[in-house]
Amino acid sequence: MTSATRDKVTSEGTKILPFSSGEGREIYRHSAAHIMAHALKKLYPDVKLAIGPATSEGFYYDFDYDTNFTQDELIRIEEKMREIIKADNPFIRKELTRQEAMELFRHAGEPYKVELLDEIQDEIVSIYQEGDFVDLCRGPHLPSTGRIKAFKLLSIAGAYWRGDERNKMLQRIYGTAFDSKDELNEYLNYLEEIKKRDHRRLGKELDLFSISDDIGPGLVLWHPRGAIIRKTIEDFWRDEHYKAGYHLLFTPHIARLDLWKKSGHWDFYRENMYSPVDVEGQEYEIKPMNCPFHIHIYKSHLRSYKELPIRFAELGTVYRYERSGVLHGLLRVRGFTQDDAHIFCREEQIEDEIQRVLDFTLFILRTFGFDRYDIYLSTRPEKYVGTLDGWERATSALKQSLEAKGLLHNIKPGEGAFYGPKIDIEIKDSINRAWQCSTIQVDFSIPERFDITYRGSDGKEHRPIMIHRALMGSLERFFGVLIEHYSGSFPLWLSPVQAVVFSIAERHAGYVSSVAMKLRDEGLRVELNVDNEKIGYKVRQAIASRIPYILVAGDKEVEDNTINVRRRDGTNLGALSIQETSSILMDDLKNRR
RNA sequence: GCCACCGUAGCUCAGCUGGUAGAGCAGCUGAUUUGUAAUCAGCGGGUCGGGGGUUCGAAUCCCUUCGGUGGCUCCA
Repeated sequence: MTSATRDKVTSEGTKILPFSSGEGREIYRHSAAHIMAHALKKLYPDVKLAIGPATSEGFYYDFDYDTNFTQDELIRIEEKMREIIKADNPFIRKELTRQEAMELFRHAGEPYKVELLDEIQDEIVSIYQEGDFVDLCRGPHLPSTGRIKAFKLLSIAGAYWRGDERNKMLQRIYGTAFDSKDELNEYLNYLEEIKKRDHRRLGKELDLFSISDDIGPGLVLWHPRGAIIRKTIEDFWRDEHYKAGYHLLFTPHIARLDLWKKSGHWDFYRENMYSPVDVEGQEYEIKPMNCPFHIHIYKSHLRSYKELPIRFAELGTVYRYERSGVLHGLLRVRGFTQDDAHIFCREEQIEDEIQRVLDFTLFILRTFGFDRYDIYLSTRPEKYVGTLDGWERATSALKQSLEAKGLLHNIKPGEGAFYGPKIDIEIKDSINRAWQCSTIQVDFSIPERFDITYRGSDGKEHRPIMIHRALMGSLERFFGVLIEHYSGSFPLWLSPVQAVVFSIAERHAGYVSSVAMKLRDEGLRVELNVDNEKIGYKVRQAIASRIPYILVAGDKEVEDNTINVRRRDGTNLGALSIQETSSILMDDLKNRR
């Protein structure tokens, strides 16, 4: 990377920053956003400018304009941008007083810029000029427009002014810019790769699940192949929970509205809950969470301090109202199953329990091939229940557990649940995208609302602390993430069909069927295909449906009592005995590969 | 919910400025008996998302409604 040409101009002078640095890239892309705004002003003089920052993957600019931009117009805008880049206009910084700047932008008919200036505290502000285009901007920028080597405009979307839905909807144009054509192409290929692994597309192609208009948006139908994957995940989850000292529960899907009033959900979570249903004059509510049920099981008899911690876990299906615009495949739905658990413990046990949960979570995630993650600690939101003191203690318990485990984390201020602070784990998938699934939340308030207690060693009543946690979050979302992570090529233990056995000609049908039978006896999910088709055709079909092992028998194999073994990735292991083949597959299964 | 775009066969899509629907794959039938990413031929399949309107005539134009997509806001 030739850093000498990636200068940025600051008020203190010129600094050299490579594109590869985060800051350098941001300046580069922010400059590209200015050029896009300039191009728009040239093409549509009446357009009003809002804001245009760089993002992690590119940049955008928000505009107010009375007619809507179309995809075709992006090409025109790009052409205009190329002209501006070719002109190689220098970016010139000017400083003026806030009043002068307001005059300037009021005169230029830029109400959004005036509004921004209204809220800036500083008396001196900076503007950047490039050619005949001036924008209010803190900077810095590239030395000149000609420094942009490669860019592309990607999409148009609506966006509220200042992100507030009460404000006017503006038009946002997204684009990206790179230091070279090659890097841009690499990024565009990455976008293609994302499309190829889209779980909605693969879900249909591989016949895993569907969401039907007739059933309702955000409600998932698990097809046989998806259901077997879910069943495998659930079995693993249940086994590991028993091993980790959890008790498994089942609870109903609806409960009296009063329960939700008592728990605080009706006051703090109503916008995500459905309207109550009438049952013989009593109001009942579909559950948006599982915790009140688990609390009632806790409360079903007197608890001793010796029993704690009590760990209740359930694959609990909940229903939450989500606004139609936010639904997205399996990743955002209205009905989903949480791998939920509630741990009741004494206050001095919190840290130890949270550390156990952290270990357990990371173990489960690693099993699915997620070994990179970011951890966040979310603190008290504006709407909350409980006392400030309780929040303080809960937050520090989470923080100390993370520190004890040596887990680096960032703080998300105000992002906690209404009943307590939480730790969120964002996993990184095979192409490095982040997904949030796991969450661990401390709750000092619900135990109080339901007045749950335990008998201490002193013979007195004490209040337990409750920890809510979900490791995969929801089975639906986790499944969606898994599909994208593996790009549909699930490891053998999760694959709906683990191997398929093909015959070369009809005369081998009996033999391959006996091979399939033997492998099925081992508990493997094996399909048989004796269709009257060429072997290339059958292999193609098997690869398209991501079957891990392709087993083929012709005259040779029948003669030697073997089977030819080929992996999904194209490696051919040659003719092996049925025994050898079975042990290769069983080995993958045992090691969850 | 908001803004934009989209909705044609099981799937992917074509159908220009209105003259009542087409391809590939998949499916079915037959021929072929095949050695690791597509054998050939024939056949069946659509109230063009739903409703309403304009028109002699609507997949095509208008309104409305339901879905989907990209974002915004919100979240497992």
